[in-house]
This record gives sequence, C-alpha cells and structure tokens, in this order.
Amino acid sequence: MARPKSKRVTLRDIAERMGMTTATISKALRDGNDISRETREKVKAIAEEMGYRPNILARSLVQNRSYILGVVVPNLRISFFSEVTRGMYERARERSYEAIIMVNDEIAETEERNLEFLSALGVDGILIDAVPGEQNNPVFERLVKRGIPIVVYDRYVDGMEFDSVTINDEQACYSVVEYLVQHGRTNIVFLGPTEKLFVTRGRYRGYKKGLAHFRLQLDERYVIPSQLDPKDAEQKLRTIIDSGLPIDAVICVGGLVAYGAGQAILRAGKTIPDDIMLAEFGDNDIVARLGVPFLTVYQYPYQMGQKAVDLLIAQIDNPENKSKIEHEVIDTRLIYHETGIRRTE
Amino acid sequence: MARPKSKRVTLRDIAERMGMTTATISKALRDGNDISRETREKVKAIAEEMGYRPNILARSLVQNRSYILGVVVPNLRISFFSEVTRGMYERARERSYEAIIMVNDEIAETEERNLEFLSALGVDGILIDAVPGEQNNPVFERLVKRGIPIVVYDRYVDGMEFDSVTINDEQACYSVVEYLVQHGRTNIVFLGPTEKLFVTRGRYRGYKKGLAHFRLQLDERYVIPSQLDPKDAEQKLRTIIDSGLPIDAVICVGGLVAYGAGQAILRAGKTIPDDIMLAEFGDNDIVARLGVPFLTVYQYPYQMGQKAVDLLIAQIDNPENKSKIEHEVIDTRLIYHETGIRRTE
DNA sequence: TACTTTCGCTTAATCGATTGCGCCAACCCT
DNA sequence: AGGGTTGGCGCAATCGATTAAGCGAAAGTA
Repeated sequence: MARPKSKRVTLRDIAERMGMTTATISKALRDGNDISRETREKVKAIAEEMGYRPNILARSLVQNRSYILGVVVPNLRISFFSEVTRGMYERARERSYEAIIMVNDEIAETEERNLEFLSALGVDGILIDAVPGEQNNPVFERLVKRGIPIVVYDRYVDGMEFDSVTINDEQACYSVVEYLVQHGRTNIVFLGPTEKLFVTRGRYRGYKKGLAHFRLQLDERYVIPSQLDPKDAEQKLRTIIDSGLPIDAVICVGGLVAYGAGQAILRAGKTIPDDIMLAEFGDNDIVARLGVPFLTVYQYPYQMGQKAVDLLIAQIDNPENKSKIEHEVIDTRLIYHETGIRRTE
Repeated sequence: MARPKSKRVTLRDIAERMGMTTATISKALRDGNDISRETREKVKAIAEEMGYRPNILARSLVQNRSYILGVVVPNLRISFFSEVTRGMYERARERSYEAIIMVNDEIAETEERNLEFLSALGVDGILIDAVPGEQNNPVFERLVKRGIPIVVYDRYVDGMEFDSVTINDEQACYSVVEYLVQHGRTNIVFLGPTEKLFVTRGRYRGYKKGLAHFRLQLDERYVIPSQLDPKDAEQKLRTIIDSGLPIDAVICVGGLVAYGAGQAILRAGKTIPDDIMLAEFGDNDIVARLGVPFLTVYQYPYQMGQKAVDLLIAQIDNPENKSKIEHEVIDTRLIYHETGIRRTE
C-alpha cells in the first residue's frame, strides 16, 4: 500500500548535506530571526540548487492551515461559471492562496463527495454554488461544525446561513420585464422553477413586480415550471406554444433552460425575436448556439468570483466572527445579443 | 501563524473515547485483520456517530500516496477543455481517485506555479495541456526528477517525452480540406501558427497533403500565421481579405482563432458560408457566438480525458515502466453546424 | 504441567515541516 | 573575575494517520 521513497528533496536532505538539523534549515528558509544572515543565505542557495520545495501537506499538518481554497462549481459548460471561477483563482493568487476547482455537475451526491474531499484535504475555506434543495444540508452542517469557513455564490443554500455573493435577482428580472414591455411585448412567459431555487424565487418576484408595474395581468398560464434542463424546458414550452396561447416573449431562469426554450420556439415554426423574444440570465455561450438574438442579464461573474474570495479570506482571517453574516449583492446589466456581427456592421 | 486547534474529529478523539489507541482505531476502520470483528464494528459505529473523516494530508504523508490527480488546463472558456476535464474527473472517480483542476490561462508562469503547487501538494500524477514553447521544460524536468507521473493531452510538450493522448491532427485537417473541396472551395486559407505548436504543425501538414491530393497549388499567401488570439486572428485575416485575394474558405487551428476570423469575414462584408466557409478544431461554443454555420472537427474530448486518466493511472501503478512511452490517438469526426435550428426544421 | 499458537491490542517509529525551549559560547558590564 | 546578555543553533514535541513489531493472555498441544 505505502509506496517506496520518492525522490523529492526534503529538509532533512539539506540538513544532512550541510551538517545541520532540519530545524535550522526550516528557520533559515523562512527567515527566522534567530539564524545568522550568513547561514540563511547559504541554506537558501543550497536549497535552490537542490530544487527543494516544501511539502505542503506536512506544513499544513503542523500549521493547521493550507492556504488552499476549495471551489465547487456546478459545471464548466456554462460560461458564467468559468468566469466566476477565473475571478476566484486569480483573486486567490493575489492574496497568496491557491484555489482548486471541483465540479458537482448539479448532482447532490457528487457535491457531498467534493465537499468531504475538500474538508478532508484541509482547505482553509470553501466557495460553493450549491445544488438546489436541502438534501446536503447535513453535509454543510458537518462542515460548519468542523469550523470550515464557507461562502456561497450565485445561489443561496436554503435553510443555512452563509456569507454570500449574489445578484439582485428580483431587480434584474424586473428590468428584463421592463425591457420587453418597452419593446412592445405583453404576453411574457416565465420559464423555469418558481419555488425550488432561491434565485428563481427572486426572479419570479421580479417578474410579478414588473408585470404589476406595467399594469399587465399576472396570468398563471404564462408561468411555466420546468427543470433546469434543456429537454424538459423545450418540451414544456412547446406544449404551451402548441396550445395556441399567444406568446411574444419568454424569460428563462438560466442558460440551459433558454437553450431548450429557443429550440421549442424555432421548432414550433416561430421566429426569434420577431415572433418571440428570448431572455435569459448569465450571458451564456450555449444560448448563442441557437444562432438567434437574445436578451441576457450579465452578472459580472468575474467580479462575483473576486468578491466571494474576499469574503472567504475575511472569514478565514477572523474565525470568531460568526455572528455577522455578509450578503454581497452584485450589479447586473442587460445585454441584447445581436447574434453575430451581421446585423451590427 | 499556526492556527488554534480545529474542531475536526481525529483518530485520537475516537481512541480516547473508547479507551484504546489510535493504532487500533485506524486498523479497525481499515478492516485490519488483527482486530476483532466486534471491536471493528463498535469503532466504525462510533466513528460514524462522531463524524470522523480521515485527514488526507496525514494519510498521504505516511503512505506517500494521495490518490489525487492534478489536472492543468489552458482555460475553461472553451468547451473542448471543459469536456476533457469532465472526462477526467469522472474517470478518476471511477478509479477511486479525485481530480483537482487548475487553470494556466495559457501563461507559462502560471503553469509553472500550478505545476509546482501540485507537486508540492503531493498529487500522484499530473495531466496537462501545456503552454506551447519550451519555456517550462526545466519545470517539467524537475517533476520528472521527482518521479511524478505525467500525461499530456491535446498538445505535446516540445522537447520532452511523455505519455500522450491526442488526435491525429494531420488526418483531421486533411479531411477538413477534403470536405471543403467537395463543397466547391478551392481558395482555402490556413489561419494560425504553423510551426509553434506541435498540433498546428500536424494540422498544417494535413492542409498541405489535402491540397496536394486535390491538385491544388500550395500558395504561401493563403497560409496566414497568427496568434491563438481572436483579435490578432481577426486583424491578420482582415488584412488579407482587404487585399483582394480571393478566399472561399478559412481553416482555423482553434476556436479562438475561428472567432476572430469570423468577425473579420463578417466585418469585411462577406457572408458565411456563402462567400467564405469557416472551419475550426474543437467544436467550440465561442464560435457559435458568431451566429453563423461552421465546420468543426469534433475531438471527442470526453473520451480524450478518460484515456488520459487511464494512461496516468497505469503509470502510477507501474512506476518502473519509464521505458515504454504510450501515445494514444483519438478519432475525430467532422460536424457541420447549421447554426440554430432555423435551417434544419 | 510446560510449551507453543493465536488473537487482540499497544508501543513506537515514521512521513516532512514547524516551533517553543534550552543550551553553549562569546561578549558586556561593573 | 564573576554574573548577566545575547546570538546562533540543536533538541524534541507536534500535527494525524499508518504499520511493523512486540507483548500479554487465552487457548491449544503434547
């Protein structure tokens, strides 16, 4: 089971070669003040020459600190997540941490495994966009009990209180409605879960507020629940379209839903955006695959990632501050994608 | 510097509560055969109740094995990479490893930092799509000297010999030329580096072979070197188009280049694909942003990731086998993206 | 009865790095 | 010259888990 010696250079290797102890070497390399300047430099030179790199595991073990942040992300197919992730690892580096990335693929079991792994690895903190639902709340509670700092981004975890970085879903969706109305749309579908996810609840509230503000009647037939899945979204929307209900815009809670919705619309023989406008959250490349113009809520994912890291490190540096929970809200911006450059040039 | 005690449950906690030693607990949990069945079960029950999880660091330290694979990927904006990555972590899990992901953003210094981190962390092996150029070869040599198994995928590392998983670039590009010719194109541009990267060298060979096979003269004016960067690609191609050289197809070495190329074509007032066909490698969502049809070489990224993991674990399990280097070649498939559903329904 | 096995657990070393404490020599002071 | 500093380094414990070796008691054997 245990493997033979590895060829890594250790403190001991240096110590033996220099006729000193590992303690001296360690202190010298870290500029301990009780080692002479002369010795320090000699040690550093030899360490460099031998290609020494401290074993992070061993260091973490004794320092009880790894300078590693764990990032758990739902998937990497959606550009929103890759940008969030980039914001995270770049910010982490600026602050002398490393970030390691794990993907849960929207599967609760995978998420549990990821979280337990990161915890067992001894990361200093975890950034997570959690799978919806309370299935993993016991896992989160274990992590809290172990004192691992956690920051959630994008979505909240229902039933738990963590520092968070999110957008103002309600306001963002309100402004989507506003945009659509100003472009002459009045029969606006809301497509996606309305209750299951925190974020979709907020978006749904914004939808209702927007309708109310423009004196449009909220019609339950225009609220179409669906999974966060292209196929399901397509099928649900298609059914409604085929029923003959007049529709001139669809607000999708996310990119995958929008992709399915777009297919439903096009396959039903309607055009986008002339017959039906398509709106979604997250500015996703996958929607662009449809090859049609669409309205998107840009969530500044890079900034979201950075802020999440800042919150996490603040928590790490100040472990006692569990009383005050921070909720950062990121601005959003509407972008209308003209699909390619054809229409703009 | 060192932090206070964490609240994690350790072997010792269990041992004290049960009036035994950590050795007994450890063996009991791992089903050591010199612990009575009774004790084993009791220990397991208590461990479960206390929420015990072994500290991976400590275990790795003594076993000299972490069951962690390090994955280094150029970026996550390109769907090819996110799919490769998915193939990797899923396969790793199937084989009882965890994969942690790091991104180098095509920057050699970042790559070095990632590699040194993974090495210092003590991963059992590394999967990498390396930054082109030999700048980091000294880093790779250090890793080799430390005995860390490495498998490269997608690209080779010039000047070093590693197990690899790649596509047959030459043949793939040949078939792209074939496709274009069969669709009536004869003035075919090759856009991207021709020498810098191993993969582009292969693709360039395929380009030349294709031309030769269809009795088309190789014209140097149609070979346009560019960086792997949309802006540079756009500018380079635009210059050629504006020069009046007849062009009816562009083969781009990668997705980012294709995105830039597409912009150049459209902004020059040409249409895609009627005036100019666009071909690229990797089936990238980003190209779809253009909203135009394009030809793509699908590289079965998921399978590539899986095979890379298999190669790596084979190397880990058999550390002495440095003599035989494995080069896996993955099939490719041409896909013509019709842009959205509009034309197909 | 005496001796050997076997079982079941403990002892102690180990992985690599960190760090509080102690110790020795040189130097300072009065 | 004797007592007190100080600088520079070694000693040894520690983090948490693993594992070879040891050891006592019960059980088996002659």
